[in-house]
Amino acid sequence: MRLSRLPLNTLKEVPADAEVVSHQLMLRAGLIRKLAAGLFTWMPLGLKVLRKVEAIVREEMDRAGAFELLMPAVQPAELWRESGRWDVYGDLLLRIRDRHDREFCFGPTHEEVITDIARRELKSYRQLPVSYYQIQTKFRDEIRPRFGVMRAREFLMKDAYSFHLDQASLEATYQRMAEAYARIFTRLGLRFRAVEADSGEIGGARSQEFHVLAESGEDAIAWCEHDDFAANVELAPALPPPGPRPAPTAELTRVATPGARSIDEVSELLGVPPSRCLKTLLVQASDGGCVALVLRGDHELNPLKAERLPQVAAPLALATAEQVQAATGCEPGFLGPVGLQLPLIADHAAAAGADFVCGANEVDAHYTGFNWGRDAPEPETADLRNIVAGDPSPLGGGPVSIARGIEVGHIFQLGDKYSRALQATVLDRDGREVPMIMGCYGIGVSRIVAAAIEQNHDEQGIIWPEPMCPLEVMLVVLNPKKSESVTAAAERLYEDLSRAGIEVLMDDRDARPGVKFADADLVGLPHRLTLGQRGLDAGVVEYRERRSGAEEQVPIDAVVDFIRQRLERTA
RNA sequence: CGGGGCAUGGCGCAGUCUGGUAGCGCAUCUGCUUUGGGAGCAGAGGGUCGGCGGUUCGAAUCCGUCUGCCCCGACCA
Repeated sequence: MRLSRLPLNTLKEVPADAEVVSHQLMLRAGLIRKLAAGLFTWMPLGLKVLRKVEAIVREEMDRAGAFELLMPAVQPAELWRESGRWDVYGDLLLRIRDRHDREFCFGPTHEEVITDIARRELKSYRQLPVSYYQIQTKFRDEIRPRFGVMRAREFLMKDAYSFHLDQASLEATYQRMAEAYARIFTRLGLRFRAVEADSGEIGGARSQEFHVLAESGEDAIAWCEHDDFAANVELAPALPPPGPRPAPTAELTRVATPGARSIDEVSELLGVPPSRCLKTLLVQASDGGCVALVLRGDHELNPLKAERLPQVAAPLALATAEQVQAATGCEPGFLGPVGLQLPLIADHAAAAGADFVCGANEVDAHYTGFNWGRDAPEPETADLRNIVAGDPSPLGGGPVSIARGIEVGHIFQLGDKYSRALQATVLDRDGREVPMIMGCYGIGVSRIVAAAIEQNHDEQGIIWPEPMCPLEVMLVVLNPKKSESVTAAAERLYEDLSRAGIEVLMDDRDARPGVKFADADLVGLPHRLTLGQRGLDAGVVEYRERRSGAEEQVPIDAVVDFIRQRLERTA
C-alpha cells in the first residue's frame, strides 16, 4: 500500500471532543471518522485492524468447535415479545417500523434469533451440544455514547451461543469457551484478566468477564496475586473482619457539627478518620417504605449487593429528601443508628467496630463514641460494600489489589431462560420434550481495537501489538522526488517485501522527512524502514522498532530476511 | 431522564456582553527556496456564522423556537 495513493489525513491537533487517548489517537491517525453520536466509519487502516482482530477471533471460535453463521441485524418485535424482553429492554433497544407499520428492532444482541433458529433446527438430543457464532454489527442506543469506539452505539461484536441437553454439557462448553477467550486475548498480545462477574440483563447463572487492563477502564476489578481470585468489584465479596469487636471505650457524646453533612466534612471537623465514622443511607424498601443501610465512612455502597437483600427494593434507589424527612424528621447528612425507627442493616465492617462517629438524627449534630448494642440495638449485618484494595481475598490467599479494566469479553451460562420462553425443546433419550440449556459468549471486536490502543501507546502515537497491526512495515522513503536512485531502490524494496508476503505501507509522498516520521510514529506500525540517499550510498536502510525505538543499519540486500526474522520472532 | 455547556471554512479557536455585514492557527492549492524528526517566503481558494421565525435601517452578535453535539450525574446521608 502506498501512502501517495491512500488519502490519509492525520491530525496534528487533538480533536476537541475526544477525551480518552484511544479515541484521540484513532481520530488523529485516521483510523475512524465520526458520523454521528456513537456512529463511526472505519477508514482503510482502521478497518485492517478490525479485520485482523476478527480473523483471530474467528480462528479460535472455529477451533473451539463453534459454527459461524450470520443472523439479520434487524429483528421482529414478536420474537422479543416472546422472550419478554420487548418491554424490559427499555430505551437501549432501537425500535423501528417498516412500511406496513410492523415493529422491529435493530439487534443489540441475538439470543432471541438464535433460539428461534435452534427451536426450528434442533429436534433431538443427538444433535447436541452445538455452538453457533457470528461476527455482526449490533446497535445499542446508549444513554451516553463516549470514548469513541469504546462505547459506541453501533459496534462490531462476536456473539456465540451454545445449546445443550444438560448442565454438565453446558459447563464443558463454557469451559472450552473460556479457554478460547484466553487464547484470543493472548494471541492479540493484550494484557488481560478473566474475572467473575454479574450476569446483568442477559440473565442466567454463572458468568465471567474478560478485561483488558488499562488505567482508563470503566470497570474496577479485584484480584489477588496469591490465589486465583479475580472478580468484578460489583460482585467481589467483602469478608467480615476477623476477630471479636473491640470493647467500647468512649461514652456516647453529642457534638455540634454545623453544616457538616458529608463524611469528609465530619471527619475533617472532628479530626476523626473516615474509617471511624458511620454513614447511614436510606434506600427504598421493597415494602414501599425505607431501609437504613449503615456503612463505614471509608467504604462505598455496592448497589448490586444491596439490591439482593429482600428488604431492599430493586433496582436500588436512594430515598428522596422528603422521604428522609418523613421517616426521620431529619435532613440527609445527619442520619445515624441512634433511636432510628426504621429497619436497619449494617455492613459487616460497620458492625464490627467500636467508638464510631455517626449522625445524631438532628440537623447540625453528630455523636461520637457510638457503640452497637449499647447505643443502638445489635444490627442485622450483611455484605453491603465494595471490596477495597487490601481487603482479604475471599479465597484466603492474601490481600486483594484493585485494577481497572475494559470489558472486552463476557461469557454466560444462560440456562433455559430463553429456550423455555421460546419453547426451544428437544426430545431426550426417553422421548420427553425438554428445553435446551444455553450458554452465550460475547466479544466486543471493535472495542478491542480501542482497548489495545489504551494499553499500547506513547506520546508519539499508537504502538500496535503485532498481531493486530494494520500493516507490518512502514517504509519511509526520504525525498523520493529528489533522487531517482532512491525512488528506484524504494520501489525494488517495496516489491521484494511484498513478494515475501510482508505487509508494507510505503510512504512515497512528496513530503518532508519530519512529517513522515511523525506520521509513522502516530500510525504506529511495529516496524519502520527508512531509505534515503545517505543510506543508499552506503548500501543500507535504517530499521527502527516502534515499541523500543531501537535502531539498526541493515544492508539493503538483507532487509527482506531481516524483517522476516523480526516478524517470526514476535509471532 | 436530570443538570451544565457548545454549535463561526476540513480541524482547533477568536469575534457575541457593548448590533454596522467575519478573523487567526493548522490543513488545502500555486510558485520559489528548502529537504534525516511536523520548513521559510510570496500568493490563492474556501465560511453567511446549526435550522426556522422575530426585533432592527442593519443581526454571527438581541429575543423565541427547533435540531445536533459535548460534559457531569446514588456513594450525600
